[in-house]
Amino acid sequence: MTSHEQSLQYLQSLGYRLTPQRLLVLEIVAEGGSHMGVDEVYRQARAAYPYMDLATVYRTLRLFKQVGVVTEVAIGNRLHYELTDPGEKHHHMVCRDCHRAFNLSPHYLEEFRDTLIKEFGFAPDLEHFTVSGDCVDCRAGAAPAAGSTINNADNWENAES
Amino acid sequence: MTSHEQSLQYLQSLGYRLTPQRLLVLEIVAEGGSHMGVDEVYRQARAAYPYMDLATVYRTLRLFKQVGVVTEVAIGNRLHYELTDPGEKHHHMVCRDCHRAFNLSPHYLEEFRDTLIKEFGFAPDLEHFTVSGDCVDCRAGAAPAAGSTINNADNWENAES
DNA sequence: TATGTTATCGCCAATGTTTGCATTAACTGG
DNA sequence: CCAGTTAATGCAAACATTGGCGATAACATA
Ligand SMILES: [Mn+2]
Ligand SMILES: [Mn+2]
Ligand SMILES: [Zn+2]
Ligand SMILES: [Zn+2]
Repeated sequence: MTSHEQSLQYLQSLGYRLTPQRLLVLEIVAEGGSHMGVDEVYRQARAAYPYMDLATVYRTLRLFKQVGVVTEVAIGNRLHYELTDPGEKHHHMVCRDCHRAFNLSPHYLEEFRDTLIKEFGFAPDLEHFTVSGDCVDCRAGAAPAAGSTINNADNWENAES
Repeated sequence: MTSHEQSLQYLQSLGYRLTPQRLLVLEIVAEGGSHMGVDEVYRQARAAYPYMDLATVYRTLRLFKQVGVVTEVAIGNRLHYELTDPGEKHHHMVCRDCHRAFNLSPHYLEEFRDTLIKEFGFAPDLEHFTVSGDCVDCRAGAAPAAGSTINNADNWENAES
């Protein structure tokens, strides 16, 4: 059973209906690589199914996020989505200057989560966790070229074409 | 010299002009208690100065945030602002269920910041840091009454009316 | 105080996202 | 299969936030 089919079965098990629109959006996000913008998903969806509505894309992505099938990343002030890979979960660091998104291993947040629960009873939603800040390149003052290779470590990743 | 005057002088020292609109917004946010919604600021501002425009409120608050005079907190999917008290800086935990915001001492984030800088050269913007999650009350299943007293510790605080 | 420069304002339109509502179609049980 | 129930869709309008632009007013300078 593929990862798609698993997700779809999971949705169904929660009582959600399996519509062609949901099928389509899931497929697009899965194939689309990392951090797909909403409009990108919308365009591709409408290409395959011309009646697709933008509101449906938003609602579908929100649902997928809610149940954990996709991960939402706010880049700049736009929403982006990627498939939640259960094996390779990660959080995000978004540069407020160049607006690229980098992946962050969950490891770096474990103690933080434990502390919040122990001290305050507050269970942080780290599935949807994003820190903003300034990336190495932008801190160095050099505006990084659009297609620059910046992977210093294996949990760094380019976003936004 | 009051805290206002200090902030205003600081703005001026950065080359920004001291307009009555900025005066007004600063005053409103300062008096308004914690986590003021944009529309709330707008209404009060327009009451005092009928020509006040919503765009000006947004621009002013954005500027104030940029220079550190106010702190932005995203609650639900709306922006809220509070005065940045240099003595009592804090971050925020927002409950995704009851949508209340709680304060979090910077102490709990120090190691996290250090790690990100050391490991990735990524300087997180923790001035504007907010974690979402589920608060004690909502986790207990009990929908907390609107005016309930929930301060278990001295860095917990009610938000939103 | 008078004058020039230019940041900021008010107004309006655009954008990104959410919501209400009537219609459609996915599921359920027979 | 068939019909009934109700969640999900498409469409349109609302909402929250941002941006362009010409007019105004804050500040510097004399
Ligand atoms: Mn990612
Ligand atoms: Mn606060
Ligand atoms: Zn950057
Ligand atoms: Zn709560």
